[in-house]
Amino acid sequence: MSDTPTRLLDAVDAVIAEHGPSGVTVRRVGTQAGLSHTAAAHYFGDKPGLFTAYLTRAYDRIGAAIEAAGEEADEPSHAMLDAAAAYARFALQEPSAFSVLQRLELTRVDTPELWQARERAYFGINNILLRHQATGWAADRNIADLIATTWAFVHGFVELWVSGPLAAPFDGEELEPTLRRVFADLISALA
Amino acid sequence: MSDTPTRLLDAVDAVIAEHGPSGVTVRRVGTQAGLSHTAAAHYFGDKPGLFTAYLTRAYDRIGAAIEAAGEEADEPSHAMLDAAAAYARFALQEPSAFSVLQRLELTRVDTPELWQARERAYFGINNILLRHQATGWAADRNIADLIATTWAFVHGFVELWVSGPLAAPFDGEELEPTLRRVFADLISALA
DNA sequence: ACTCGATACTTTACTTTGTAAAGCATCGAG
DNA sequence: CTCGATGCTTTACAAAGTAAAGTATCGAGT
Repeated sequence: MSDTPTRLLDAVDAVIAEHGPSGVTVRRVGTQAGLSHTAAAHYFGDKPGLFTAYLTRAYDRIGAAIEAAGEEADEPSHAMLDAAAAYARFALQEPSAFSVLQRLELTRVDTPELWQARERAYFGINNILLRHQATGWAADRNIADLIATTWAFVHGFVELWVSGPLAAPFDGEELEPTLRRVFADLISALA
Repeated sequence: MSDTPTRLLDAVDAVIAEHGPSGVTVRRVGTQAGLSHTAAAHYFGDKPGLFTAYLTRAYDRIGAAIEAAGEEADEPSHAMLDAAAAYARFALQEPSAFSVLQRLELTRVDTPELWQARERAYFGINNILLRHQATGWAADRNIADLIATTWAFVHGFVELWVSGPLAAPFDGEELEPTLRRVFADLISALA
């Protein structure tokens, strides 16, 4: 039995599935969860509060997927590709959550829980990179630069893909294999 | 004498400056422009229409900045860094426009004008890369992959910087020089 | 000079949404 | 058996999106 706030966040997913990301209203989320139209406001304070909680959960899931990729891969270079693929799958399977990921105006960026959830994703990437570096890859590169480069690339690639600009150059291709291929090239270039 | 639609788009900037990106309402844009509260809806149909027009203009400006970087730089490797820096400056100087840049739900992605404006930015990058490649850089690499890699990196870097995740690893640094440094490393790695 | 329609908005009106505030029911502690 | 805490609902209202109808101006045709 999940508690009410969790049910409300699930309702956000349901509402997005039915009405699209911009069809999310505080009232609909409440009624979708089988509660009153002010239930969401009651638990999360206001709309930004609701989105912040939703976003935090989204980051938590991404972080978990990245961690899983890091743990399951047999070697670090595969872990990097798997983590990137997990990010891409997340964007495709939960476009709702992904679309909210950077909607700053709708969220309270300074919430500690949100920070923490992002840190988790960050450290997941960090760990994978460090382990790969320990095998000799990109040994002379600054770890902060490596994180920034890989994360920025993967995030940017997925977002440009989803939002349109990369549709033309990779017409007819699928996101995940294309990302794996281009990212693998980048990784070997950085070596 | 600028025409009314242009004045309305300028009013969007003014409203964002005063009330933040989420403070943009169709009504406020109208009155901010000295017109009635339905003027913006009259010209752009509805709110997504207004945002689409605003976004199109934003892409046009980015495209122009990229083109300018390509034309003014003495050599192609500088042009790439300058174009990236222009993108970063755009994000910092017009956070309003930049924040709208990926708000898909609020825009009509399939508008031809928007496509065209994006193509302009795309071809600006394309040209710079081709010219750099003509000097021997990354000669054996696929141009589509190069575009995707560099654009994804620059866009992702700027966005992660602005939205928070890169704040921690580069604490205290400034966006533009950091981007130039990390991007220069990436460019030389790709060579 | 006069009409007519197009152009460029405004006015009115209605619905949805966010959110504050107060209300009510349940339940465990004393 | 009361009492306050809790978990939500009801009520209320202002702001915002938007449809529809209205008005004013102006240029072209007669």
